Amino acid sequence: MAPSTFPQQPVELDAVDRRIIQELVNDARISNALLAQRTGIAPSTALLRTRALVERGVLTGYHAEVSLPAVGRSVQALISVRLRVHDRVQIDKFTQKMPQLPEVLSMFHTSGVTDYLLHIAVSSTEALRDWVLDYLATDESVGHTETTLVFGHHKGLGGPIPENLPN
Amino acid sequence: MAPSTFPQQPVELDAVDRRIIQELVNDARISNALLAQRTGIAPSTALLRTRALVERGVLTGYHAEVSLPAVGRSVQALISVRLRVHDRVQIDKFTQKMPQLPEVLSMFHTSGVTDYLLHIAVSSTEALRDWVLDYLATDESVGHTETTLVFGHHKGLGGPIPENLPN
DNA sequence: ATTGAAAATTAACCTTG
DNA sequence: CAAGGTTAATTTTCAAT
Repeated sequence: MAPSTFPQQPVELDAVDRRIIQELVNDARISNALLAQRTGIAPSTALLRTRALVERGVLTGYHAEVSLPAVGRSVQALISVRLRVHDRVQIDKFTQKMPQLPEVLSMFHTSGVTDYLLHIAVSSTEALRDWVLDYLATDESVGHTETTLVFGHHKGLGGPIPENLPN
Repeated sequence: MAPSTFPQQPVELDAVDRRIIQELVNDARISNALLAQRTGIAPSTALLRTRALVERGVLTGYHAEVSLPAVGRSVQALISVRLRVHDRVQIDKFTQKMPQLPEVLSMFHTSGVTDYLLHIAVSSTEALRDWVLDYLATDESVGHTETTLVFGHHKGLGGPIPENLPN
């Protein structure tokens, strides 16, 4: 079953929970038997624990990672976007629209002088120029954009989870 | 077996491959039987295709997604970093070090006036201040940093993969 | 390269400590 | 809550097309 609702509070996690999370972040397709062995519990317990983590909303999904060059998207960029006006309607519309575009890997809604930061991946620098023109420059609600090339993108380890009681 | 090597070229993908990728990005733990049904091929074929995608380096991993608030990391920030000097040694050292810190979700090495953009998640604004002080301000190689709060982070859909021949 | 059916592995359930 | 044991489902292999 899916987690009941979202906007989320901290959850009590013991050492075994954290270990399970770590293993599943590292490899979401690990077998339950191996997961149990690595976390030092019985397979049946591992299954229950994992299920509980999903139901408590700690684990929110399992996703395959795709090599961008392999699928013809070798060029990445970060684009900071300032809107022309800042009413709720404009913001919400933009917030909904952008992540749906297939080129958008990630969108940050930020404090400071710019409103958004978009992380996108396209096939070439020409495609990058076209993309900015097509989806941002021609958008009435967009005031200003600034594009930066990404030379390298390194994902974090999803590493150790804080030992709790986030004060 | 793992993909042979990395630095990667575009790969020929047919419609079935793209469908498999899409399904596995959406849910990496979908059963092979269901994957086969949704892509309109036999289960054994689905298995072979999926394995081939891994071996060709198209699928690079399967990862569980964790709710940051649930694990006590409700505060996200983007930090742009400029190094003091730009020799290979400094760059490589920084590039290796940062993604290993558990708070770092993602690190971008960028063109332009700043060298890096770090996306981090911590438990509170106080922890954010401390983190910048501990890991950046006191680092000899770091010249300047600028921290921006993240109000919202929206992941892309991993959406449709380009229909090939990235020109 | 794709398939269908057999063999091996894995997950789910239920009962007991 | 955790563990063990049984049944059900699933993945994996393989010969054949």
